[in-house]
Order: sequence, then C-alpha cells, then structure tokens
Amino acid sequence: MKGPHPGGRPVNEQAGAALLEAARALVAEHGYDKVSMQMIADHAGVGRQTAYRRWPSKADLVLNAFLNYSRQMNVIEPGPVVPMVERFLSQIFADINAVHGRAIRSLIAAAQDDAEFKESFDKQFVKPRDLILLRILRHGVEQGEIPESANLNLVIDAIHGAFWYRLLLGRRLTTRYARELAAYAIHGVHAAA
Amino acid sequence: MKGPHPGGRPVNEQAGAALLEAARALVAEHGYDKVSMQMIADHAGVGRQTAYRRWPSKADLVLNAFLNYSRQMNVIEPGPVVPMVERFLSQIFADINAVHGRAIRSLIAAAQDDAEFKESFDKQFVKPRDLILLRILRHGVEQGEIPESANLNLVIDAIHGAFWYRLLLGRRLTTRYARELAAYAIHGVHAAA
Amino acid sequence: MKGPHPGGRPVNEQAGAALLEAARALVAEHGYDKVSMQMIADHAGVGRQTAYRRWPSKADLVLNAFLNYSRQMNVIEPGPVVPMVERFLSQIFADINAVHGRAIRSLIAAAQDDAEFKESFDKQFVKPRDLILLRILRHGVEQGEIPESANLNLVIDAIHGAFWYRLLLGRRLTTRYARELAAYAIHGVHAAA
Amino acid sequence: MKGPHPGGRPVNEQAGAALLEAARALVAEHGYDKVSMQMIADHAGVGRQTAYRRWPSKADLVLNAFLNYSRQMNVIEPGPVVPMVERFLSQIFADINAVHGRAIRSLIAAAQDDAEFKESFDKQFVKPRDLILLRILRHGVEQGEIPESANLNLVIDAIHGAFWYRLLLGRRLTTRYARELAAYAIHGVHAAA
DNA sequence: GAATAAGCGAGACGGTACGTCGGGTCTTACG
DNA sequence: CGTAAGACCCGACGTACCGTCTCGCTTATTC
Repeated sequence: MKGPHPGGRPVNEQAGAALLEAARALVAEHGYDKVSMQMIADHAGVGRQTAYRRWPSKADLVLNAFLNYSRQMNVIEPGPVVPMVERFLSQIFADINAVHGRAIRSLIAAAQDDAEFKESFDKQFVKPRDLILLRILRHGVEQGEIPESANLNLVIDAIHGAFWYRLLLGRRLTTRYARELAAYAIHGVHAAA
Repeated sequence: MKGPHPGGRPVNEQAGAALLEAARALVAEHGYDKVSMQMIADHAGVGRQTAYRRWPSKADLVLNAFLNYSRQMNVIEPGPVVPMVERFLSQIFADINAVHGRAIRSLIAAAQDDAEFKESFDKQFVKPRDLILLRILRHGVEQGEIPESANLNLVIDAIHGAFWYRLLLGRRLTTRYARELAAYAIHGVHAAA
Repeated sequence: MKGPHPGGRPVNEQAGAALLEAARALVAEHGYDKVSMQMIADHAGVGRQTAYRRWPSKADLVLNAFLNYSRQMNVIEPGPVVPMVERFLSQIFADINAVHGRAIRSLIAAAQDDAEFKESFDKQFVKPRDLILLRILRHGVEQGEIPESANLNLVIDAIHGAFWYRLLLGRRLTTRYARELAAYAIHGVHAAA
Repeated sequence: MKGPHPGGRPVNEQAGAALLEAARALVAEHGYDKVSMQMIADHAGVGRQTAYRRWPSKADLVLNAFLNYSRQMNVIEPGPVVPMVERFLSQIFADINAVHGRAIRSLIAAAQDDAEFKESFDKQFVKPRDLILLRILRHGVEQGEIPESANLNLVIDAIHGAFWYRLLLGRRLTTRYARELAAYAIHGVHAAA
C-alpha cells in the first residue's frame, strides 16, 4: 500500500499479529473487561505502546482481533435462498459455539459505553455481515423467491437480531435453529416449524 | 416474613431507595461505566459506604436498580394481531426513546460479564416481555391469523431480536418501524413494505 | 459529687472499668493507632457508644485508661531530696519498663496532632507529675538542700525531660539512671557520675 | 554505583523532590495526620500513584521528607561553655518557633508507632544534635569549666530532654529559657535564676 | 405497679483517607 | 524511526475507622 518507510526501523509485522492473537485468546477465555492491555501485551511478548501505535484503544484492538480471525468467511454457494441463509447462519453459529461467543458478546457490550468504538464495530463487524446477508437476499429477489417489494432491511434485522438476541441471552444456537430461522425469515410463519 | 433485625439502628429504607433511583437515573443518562459509586451516593444524598453495605459492588447496585424497576406495560387491547404487535412495540419504543434506551443498553452490556446478573435480567426483564408477546401471538392463533403449526418462539426472537439489534446499534426505533416489523413478522416478506 | 440521677437506668460502672482495662491492655500490646474503638469495645464486651458516652474521643479514653491505672503512686517518704527524686523516678521507670512504656509513648504521640487531647493529657498526666516533683523540690528548699533562688521549673523540665527523651527514643531507663539523674539535677555536674 | 535502569522512561527525580518538599511543608503546617497523600501529591503537582511508586506508604514518604532534610546548623563559636550552649539552644529555638516546631513534633509522634522510622530518625536527627552538644561540653571540660568526672550524657539528656519536653507540651521556647537552661545544666541549681 | 427516664448493645449512617488497579500518554535507550 | 520498558496523570475501586444516630431492651426511680 504505502511506500516503504524512508528510514528507521521497520514495523514488526509479527508484533501486530501476536497482539491480535493474544487479545483474541485472552478475551475469549476471560471476557473483555477482565483482560487488561498489559495482559495482552505481555502475552504477545510485546510492549504496551506497540499496541497503542496500531489501535487507538483496547476496544479497537480486541475488535480487530476478531475481525481478522473470522474475516475469511466461506463464500456461500449460490442456490435457493433459504439454504443459503441457513448455511450463512450455520457458519456463524459454528464459530460462535466453538470459540467466539464470549468475545463477541463482550464486544457488543463494550460498544454500548464507547461511541467511538461502536462506530468501528458497526462499520467493521456489523455492516459487512449485513451486507453478506443483503447479497443473499438480493439473489433471492433475482431468483423470484422474494418479491421485489420486500423490505430486505427488515429481513436482515430479523435474522441478525434473532441471532444476537439468543447470543446475548446465552441461549443455544443450533444447526436446527439456523434452518428454522432461515425458513421463517423468508417464507414467514407458514414455513414448517 | 423475615424477623426484624435483632438490634441496632434499623436500615434506612429510603437510603436504599434513593440509591436505586439515583443509580437508575444516572446510568440511564450517562451509561454504566461513566457513572461512579461516588456519583450515585452523592446524588442519593448518602454515604458511599451505605451503598456498599447493601450491594457488594457497583454492578450489583446498578442491576438491582433496574430489576426493581419494572415498568408495567399498558395492556394491549385485543384485536387483529398485527396492530396488537405494533402497539406493543410502539409502547416499548416510546419508552426507549424517551428515557431508558441508554440504560437498557448498559444493562445488556453489563450482563455479558456477569452470569449472575444475566440470570436475574433474563428472568425479570426479558422473559416477561417475551411472555406478553407470546400471549399476543397465541391470541392470533386463536383468531386464525397465525397457523397452529407456527413456531411462535421464532417469531418472538425475530421481533425482540430486531428490536435489540437496532437498539444496540443505535439505530432509530420509529413508529413506522414498529408497524413494518409487526407486519413482516406475522405476514412475512409479502407484507407491503 | 453530683446528686444521683433523677431517674433512668444507672450507669454501669463495670462497663467503664472494662473499657479502661481493655484500652490499656490493647494499646500496651499493639500501640495506639493499631487499636480501634471497635476493638476496645468488643474486648470489653460493651457497645461502642458506651465508650463515647464516657469519653469524648478515643484519645481521651486511652489517656484515662492509663491515668486510672497508675493513679495510685506511692507517696514518697520525706528525707534528703536526692533520694526522694530517685525514688520518684524509680517508681516511674519500673512502671514504664513493666507495662506502660509503649502506651505512654503512643499517648504523647497522639497528643501532637490533637490539641484538645493535648490539653487533657497535660492537665491529667503531665501537670500532676510535675506537681509531685515540685513538692519534693520545695521540701528540698525547706531542708536547705536547694537554694531559695533556684528556678525549680528548670529542674523539673530537666528531670522529666530527660525521662521523656530517653523514653521516646527507646533508650533504657534503669535504676542507676534514676540515681544519676537525681544527683545531677540537684547537685549539678559535680555530683559523682 | 547502581547501573542505570535497563529501559523505560527514567524516573523523574523532580517529582520525588517535589513530593518530599510538599510533604515537609504540609506536615510542618498542618501536622502529620491532617495531611493526606492526595494533598501532598496535588501540592507537588504529581499523580498520587507517583508517590506510592517511591514510598510504600504515607508514613514512609513523610519520614523521608524530614530525614533528607538536614538543617545544617551554624557552627558555634568557641568560648565559655554556658554561652555556647545558650547559642546552640537559641538557634534551635529560633528554627522551631519559625517553622519546624509542628513538624518535629509530628515526627517524634510518628516514630512512636514505627520502629524502622524511629531508628532512622534517631540516627539522622537526634544523634547528630546530641553530638554537637557533646562537642561543646567537651570543650567545656578542656577549658576546666566542667569537671572531668562529669557524666556528659546526663547533661545532654537534661538539655535536649527539657527542650523536647517543652516542645511536645507546646510550651514556649524563648531566648531567656535558652539562657537559663544553659546556666542550670552547667552550673546547677546555684546558677542565678 | 404503672409511668417515666436513662443506660445499654447493636449496628446503620455520613464522611474521609487509605492503598490498588487499569487506561492511555510520555520518554528514555537500544536496534 | 520502531520497539521494550516502564514512569506518568487520572480517576474509580473496595476497605477501614471515626464519631454520631437510632432502634429495642433493660433497669432504676417516681407517682
């Protein structure tokens, strides 16, 4: 991107990676506010300032720790829209159940008392996922499965909202729930339960 | 119920009440972690130790401030189910927009790092509202507007989830959104946007 | 002194005595500011308020604890003045070495940051002992051992001052020191060492 | 002596110095336990934690404030011994009356509940002054004003003791008292009052 | 023998200081 | 000029003690 630095010591790329990994692991294990910057830096074998040089605050560091980690979402294969949504949700649920549930909840929490971080979080975490869902739904419109007149934002809110609701309340997120939610969101209450 | 205290100056109930009210008001205005125990105690006209005598930590005080604060919702007049849901949501949105938005968000946040509080919050705040919605939906089933086979929990998750999603992301919760969400949740994507 | 109370429960004399004894024992063992009123009251099996009903502050209680304890000083038998002073000092030193050294030091210390208490201490502890010494010295004047022109206050300051000086610095207060100091104070540097 | 620190921002020596000076000045003015760490830190223009980084507690800070503060006394001109003692005392009294009376009293007090501090105080404050007095007295012995057989430690105790006694009791320390005490200590009760 | 009055144990109360901790900034020596 | 180390300012945390207050109970005197 940026031309190489004119002089001086080059940035240690590994330090940033180590910080992200340390942040991810620690927050996943202990929760956001039981983890301090000192802990993260120590765990990464790095100075604390090195973290602040890369991210403006603890919240941003931790957010990016999870963005980087889960950035590579598998592309959803085109097809009928309900299975696409279902596969999208299943991927997320699998990730949540395996490792990131605790951390994502902590991040949502952290965003509630930090406007600046909320903006980052919205932009880097929420919006991209909304967008993936939007693309899937538009595909459904093109396929004629969803009427042109439908308010897709409502559908997105319902899907992601139901997901967050259960996540934040500590309720289970199963493959079956992914299937049922997808069917309901697209086909309404008439979909088989 | 419980026998009176064995001796000593009796607890000043007003002090506890003043602390709860102060905590509620301050957290509602500024958010959980912008509020300190000192602020709460000062605002309640009470010593800081008096707060710690009643609750072991700031988190416990603030949580109780909202648990004991159960806003009795107006009964929803029976009728067609979509307007009932719409009225239910409008009531909530009005409250959120007027005063409690900030506080509810802070509480949801606080619950993410405190299992005990999460349980109380779920039981005293979330579940009762789920139940109101469930009654409305069951009314719809009885009226024949919603098929018997429908998975009502999904509908509840979608409605409350969409609400939380927008609340937590700081998006607007308008009367219009209440109408659209109600229509979509019951009649699906075919409902006029 | 005062006529008996017109009505109401009489003061429990034992409670006061128990408080004094508890204060004395605890301060002698742990030092003034490691001991709290709660500790003293508990140790005396008495309510804290019962202590404050009798003495206006912790410092006053502790002071009286030692006054009462050491009030009964043996009368010094008349005779040549130097042995009288020596016996006076020996009595004090014996008491100091046996139990009260720590406490007296703590009281002198406490008086330095509490003007009101300093006054009590001066009046109830220092002045009476100055007075005993003064009587001894006057006896010496009457016997012709001390010239009429002598400034007895200087002698008192020197004797009690030397005692305090060594006490506060943790230096030993021996029978021999009592003898030497008495001789020096009355007969000056020519007294045999 | 000690190798420089291995890395990191160096300690700001001025902050430590400012803390010591602030502690000295405030304790001198208000007395030990009327002064809080917050007051000292504010007065020094420094964070409270910076004080705790250097000394483990308030007591240690205050004590060091005075230990490092060694008022170099003017040399006493040789001559007859009584005027020398008188001048020595006058110097001390002037200093006490001008500024340090309160602080010295607080320090003597503080030493009574802190063995470690007492030792430092003895070594750095008490002993040096005893030594000055000892030199004066030895000069008197050489001049034949004081007999060889005299126990000079007794004289020192009497002089410094009388001084402390009056200081701790809040009694006046005048030039006249210095003269009288010097005369009495050297020439005994026969000295003109 | 009630009514009155005060002492008493218990413990809540307002206040103030303590010593600790974490966030985010800064300043050094080294690479 | 990036980095590790770590000092720095700020401000909240939860604890301890002081001296005061307020309750129910007990123990006397007075009517």
